[in-house]
Amino acid sequence: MQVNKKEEVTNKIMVEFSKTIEMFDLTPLEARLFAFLYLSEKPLTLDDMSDAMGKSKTSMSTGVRSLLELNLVTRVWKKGERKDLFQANTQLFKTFMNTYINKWIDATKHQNHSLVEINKLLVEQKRSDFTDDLASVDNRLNDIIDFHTQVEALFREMKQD
Amino acid sequence: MQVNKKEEVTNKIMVEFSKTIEMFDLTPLEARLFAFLYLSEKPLTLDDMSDAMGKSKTSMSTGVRSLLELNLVTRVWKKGERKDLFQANTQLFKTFMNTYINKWIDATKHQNHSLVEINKLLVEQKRSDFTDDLASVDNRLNDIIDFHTQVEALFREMKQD
DNA sequence: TTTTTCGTACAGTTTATACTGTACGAAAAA
DNA sequence: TTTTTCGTACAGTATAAACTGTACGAAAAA
Repeated sequence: MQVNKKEEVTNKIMVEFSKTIEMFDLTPLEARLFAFLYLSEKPLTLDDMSDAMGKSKTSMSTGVRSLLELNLVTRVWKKGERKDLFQANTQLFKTFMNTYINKWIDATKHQNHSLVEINKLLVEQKRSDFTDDLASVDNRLNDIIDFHTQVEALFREMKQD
Repeated sequence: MQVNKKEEVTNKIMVEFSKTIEMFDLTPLEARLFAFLYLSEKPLTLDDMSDAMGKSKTSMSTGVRSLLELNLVTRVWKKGERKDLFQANTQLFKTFMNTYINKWIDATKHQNHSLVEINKLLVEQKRSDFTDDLASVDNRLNDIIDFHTQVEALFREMKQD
């Protein structure tokens, strides 16, 4: 009866915690998996996870791999244990936020670069083509570039704190 | 030939701009639709959009409705025009960021509330149940609550600037 | 060595999401 | 009034994502 209480409460926490994790662009499975690993303090095997979450071992394998790539989970070695063991990173704020902020910075920087390239072509085009249409598109494009610059700057600020 | 050039360049911008917009949790259709509306400075009808984007009018209708709810698009009235006209909000940074940040604050606040409720139950449970299991879950839960509080605080800070 | 057990590649299936076309009420036009 | 045209509800279809089960190479156990 005690164990059931623990499972029950763990489940409730998982449901809520997963919702937040999904906002960091993890899939539902990845989110639940991380929440579960985080709440189980001990390192777990793929079979442990599969049993506890009622999903296939294949799903656990792919899910854990994603979490490893995001540095949210670590593979752990234990003497005499043949199966792979995985453990959730405990520094929630630092790891989730770092990954997330970097993702934004990378993306906006990259998109901005592409937009600046397009702008070069557009400016070139305007020289030989005396239509007002192109000028209006160019105005909008510059605003879009500004927008990207501002977003990137904002996320860079967040990194400081 | 000039019009084609404009379309060509508009298309390129749309592709890049859409990627960024999708990061604000808009669907691909919503993102492309907004980008298109933004680049066309004139208010457009559902039929205009449908033709230009090669998607059904129904899609345009639902897409525009989402954008309206997010305050990214405004319905515009024009004398003698029977069809509904829609126009993109031009204050990109302000509108996108406001909506996004508020979404995070709302979500984290709400989830934190749920977690605190669970914690109350858990503390109560610990009183009658002298297992160490529950204590360990409680520790984790408190860390998760801290995490939510920190995320909420960070997004609140962003709001200032 | 052979046998067992691990993790995962891959193909197929289920489930969710995006999208379309028809139909219909509301309102303008005839 | 009747007719046309608007926007959208709704049901059905296509496309994408999540998930499963079998199969197999690698490595430990026998």
